[in-house]
Amino acid sequence: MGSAGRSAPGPAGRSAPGPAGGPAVGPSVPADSVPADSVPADRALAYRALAWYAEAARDLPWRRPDAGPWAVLVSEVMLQQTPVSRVLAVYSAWLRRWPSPRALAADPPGEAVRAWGRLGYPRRALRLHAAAAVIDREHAGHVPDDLDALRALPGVGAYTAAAVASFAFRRRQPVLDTNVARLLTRLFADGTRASDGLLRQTLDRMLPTEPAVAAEASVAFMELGALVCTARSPACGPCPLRSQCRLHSSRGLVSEGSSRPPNGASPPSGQPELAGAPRRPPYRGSVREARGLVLAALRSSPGPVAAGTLSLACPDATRRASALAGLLADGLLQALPDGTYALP
DNA sequence: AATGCGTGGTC
DNA sequence: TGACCAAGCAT
Repeated sequence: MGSAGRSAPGPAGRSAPGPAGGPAVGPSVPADSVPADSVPADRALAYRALAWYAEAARDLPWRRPDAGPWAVLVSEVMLQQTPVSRVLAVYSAWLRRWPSPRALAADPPGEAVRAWGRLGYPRRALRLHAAAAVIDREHAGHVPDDLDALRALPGVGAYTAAAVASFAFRRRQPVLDTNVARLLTRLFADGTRASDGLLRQTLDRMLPTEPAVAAEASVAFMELGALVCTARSPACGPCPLRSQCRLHSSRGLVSEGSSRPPNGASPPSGQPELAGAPRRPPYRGSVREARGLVLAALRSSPGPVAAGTLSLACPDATRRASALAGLLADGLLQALPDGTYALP
């Protein structure tokens, strides 16, 4: 257990976490003096989120009772950096075709890439296939419920492992994704963005004791981040945590709906946020785009495609060559002896 | 630890 | 209209 301050997840050092935070900001207490009787205050936030979730939750297929661990794993991998709206159709078709890890492992990986469609980051399809093979071979076809075993699966990182352990097996696990991180950062806003470790520690204090309830609370936090405490324009009005939210109160009682607290931190000093954010390289005209074009051509063909077909799909020879080399290296593409290309 | 990895929607 | 954003992971 760390002695980390329990108030703001942010490093206790920065931005003078002084008690100045004020009493109205809820679970904010000077570091050090913290003890156990303050824990329920954090848990109260979870119960508020739970109550809100009971009313506002979306009905998503992977949350239904009939969604087993495999379905949950599939959904979590598909949802990595990908909006729910785009995942829905692919998810259904995927599970219909491969209702178990064993079924997927029995097909060639290229079929997974094909079924992945335009979800993006097609390496995820490859890794999900590889994960299915590991599950089949090393876990008797059952998705493991152990955090470390999950973490060891290809394509499964800290978030996905915690999500599967929690949502599929009702284990009491802090589940930290971008939604929850944003939510906590605003909730305890002290001008800094805490480390993931500290955020998870904070979450752990917030989760109810009963594992199944904790699991539900984790989904509730994520849903809150996805629907209410959104990145661009958070709707503080309906937020069940509003009265406990440090950022919201620091904004001075923003009305509702359109209330728009900026992001987590206000630059302490002048810092005109100049050369700060590194600009993302343009997608148009990139090798990245070329990879997509080549893969799309492969997907749309039932069998191998000729080099000439790829030239049509991606006319720029330089980028096409880079894309092919990259896809080959990633195992997303196979070069056949006759000069054609195919999915692996 | 900073990068690279798809794709499409939104304001 | 381009920049940001969407349930991250691997290297």
